[in-house]
Amino acid sequence: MSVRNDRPAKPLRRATIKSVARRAGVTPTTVSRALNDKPDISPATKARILAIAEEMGYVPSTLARNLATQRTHTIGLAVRTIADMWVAEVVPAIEDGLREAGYGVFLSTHYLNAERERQAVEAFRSRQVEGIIVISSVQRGGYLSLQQEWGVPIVLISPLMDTTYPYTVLSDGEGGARLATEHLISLGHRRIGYIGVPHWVIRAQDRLEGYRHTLQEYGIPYERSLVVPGDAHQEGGYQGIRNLLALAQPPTAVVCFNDLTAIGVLRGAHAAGLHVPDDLSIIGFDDVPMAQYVEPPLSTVRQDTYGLGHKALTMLLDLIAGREPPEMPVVLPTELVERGSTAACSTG
Amino acid sequence: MSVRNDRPAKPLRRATIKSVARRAGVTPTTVSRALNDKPDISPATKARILAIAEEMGYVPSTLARNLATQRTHTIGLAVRTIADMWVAEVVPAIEDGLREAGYGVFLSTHYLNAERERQAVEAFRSRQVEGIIVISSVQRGGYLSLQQEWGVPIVLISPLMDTTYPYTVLSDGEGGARLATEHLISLGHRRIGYIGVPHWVIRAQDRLEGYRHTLQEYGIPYERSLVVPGDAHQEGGYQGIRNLLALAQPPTAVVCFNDLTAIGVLRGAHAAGLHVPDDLSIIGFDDVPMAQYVEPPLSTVRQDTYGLGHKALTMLLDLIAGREPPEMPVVLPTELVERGSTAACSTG
DNA sequence: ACCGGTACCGTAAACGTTTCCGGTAGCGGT
DNA sequence: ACCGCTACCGGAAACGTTTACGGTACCGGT
Repeated sequence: MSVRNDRPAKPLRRATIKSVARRAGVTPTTVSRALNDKPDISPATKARILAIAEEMGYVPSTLARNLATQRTHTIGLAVRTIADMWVAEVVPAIEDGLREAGYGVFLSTHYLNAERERQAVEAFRSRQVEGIIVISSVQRGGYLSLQQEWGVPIVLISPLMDTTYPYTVLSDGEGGARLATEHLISLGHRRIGYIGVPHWVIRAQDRLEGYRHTLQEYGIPYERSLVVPGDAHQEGGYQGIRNLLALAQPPTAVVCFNDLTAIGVLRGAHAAGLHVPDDLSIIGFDDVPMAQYVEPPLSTVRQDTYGLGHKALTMLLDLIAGREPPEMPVVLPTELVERGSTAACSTG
Repeated sequence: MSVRNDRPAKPLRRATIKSVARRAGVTPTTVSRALNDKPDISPATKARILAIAEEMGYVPSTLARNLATQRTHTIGLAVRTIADMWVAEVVPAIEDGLREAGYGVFLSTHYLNAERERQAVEAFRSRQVEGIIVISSVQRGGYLSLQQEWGVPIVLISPLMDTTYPYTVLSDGEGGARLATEHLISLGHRRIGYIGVPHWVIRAQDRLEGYRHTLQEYGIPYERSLVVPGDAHQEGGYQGIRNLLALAQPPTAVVCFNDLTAIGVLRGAHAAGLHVPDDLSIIGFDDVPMAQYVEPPLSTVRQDTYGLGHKALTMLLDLIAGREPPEMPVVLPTELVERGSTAACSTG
């Protein structure tokens, strides 16, 4: 049947559980029972109420329900920026699993700004989320006290910068860098450079450590002049390789903090008239989609991005349900993917 | 001061406006006034209440507030998938503006699945969002009735598939394709192919129209055999160019539905032993980041992705505030970006 | 001494649910 | 005829806010 009041502007009032009750000649309690498949109601009235609700276009108010039950079935997701290549994989992993579990997702971005990250988390809290996932956290800790102060689990997908915080999932950066470096060494390279990222922007330096330790294991001296800072973007790679090439004894290969850096290196090498991989081997990190489209295709170390999201999700769900997660922190293995930007050392 | 009850497990009970009131010896009303900078309160008591609230670690319950005020300051954002290259630009535009306006955002993904899109929108509604933005909508309309049925504005960032729905912002696909085609024609090409996308996956065919009309304007006959369907991904481009090349008179240039398709074409051309751009000119659409990294760098048509997000946002905000947006629908101009994949026709 | 106005604060209802605790009616068993 | 049980339903409080309205006290002016 059509609505009485049909001026297009304002539907005036949505149907509530009360209006349905009145129309059905029962109390709100009974309507609630009908809608939520609760016992203590006869099949007949249940059907009748359901029909009436349907007809009135009733949609339950999650707001009121949440207030009454003290559960929101909502989690907060704070990311650095949605434009991060690799979050494109981890966010869906989280979001899909969440939807299945009946949860909604609040999104917020923090641009690696600690203050904004704080604000985002605070906003989540006041909206009574049941859990929070922070990707690429930049907060220097404090989450532990927060978590037990207001009982909302917070899990981080971030390099391990606060070893006291257990609720973390991350990729094995050291192992990955080890993979990359070993690969280069096995190709005969001995002078291997590293283009990293300043510790004040990303505190974790595990990839650098992996590089260092591997050199050491293979008896190759670690030269400070061979490691230069980058910026996790192309520009840093471009400048970095320029500096490296200006050395008296330039490297024959370089491992990069991430793929973007590696692509910058690639361009820098081309600009300097070098041929990759013959004159210079380059290896990246992350395996972003772009890596396979550059010329030559980039050898790199792949992160299990989907796994990161999935693990974080299940950990959070465990925490919310009050179960203790099986392992904390969880660190996921990485995988070497050989493509065209690495080759045997020619000056060997 | 440290908390009295300091067992780590359960904070038991968060501070409410009532508990603060009790502790301050006033009524909840007064506390509410203090917290929200309302009049009718003396500076002295206000300061005292604020101090007490701070000390008790009080955080307002957005839930209860929303229920009382009937406003949630929340909008719903439904995207195809976060992994879409170009949403990486439009989502931040929306999210940043929203944050400034004091809004939170609910995220949901519909994988171009109409049913999931419906579910997402329905979930938004039951969570009482004040507005909804749908990116890459696949619903065949119905939003108009929805919108005025429950008074929640819905704006679409999508190709115009339902001309009756005004709340839409989109890029000028026809104009963009015109730009691309004209560019090719000005380079001397006469046999120009088009690799599109089947109309049953993306209903809007405005880019194809732009291609057709431009040919027509320049007196070049439109040949059906020169337009083949793709899939908006690499694979489609790869197969498409294969088919095109098998023709008796293959094209010397091809305009592609999007950059991914173009990259597929690029690989297909390489595989066929062709040199780009000398033997074949290729132009894409979107200008995704990847476009500049392939070899040769891809000529393409850039969408103003940030603008799309921004326009959609302001339109939604207007709608929420009850103002009529200045223009609807809004269609944004595109821009030709010439790079290395297009060159003068050699067989001219 | 009264009146109007201002400054401050409390009362109570409302928002839309859920849930605890009852209550009634009917029915089979002693 | 009474007891107890089950099936069904209602009353009322609770969740944590906001807000319309009413009340008191004080102060300056006639």
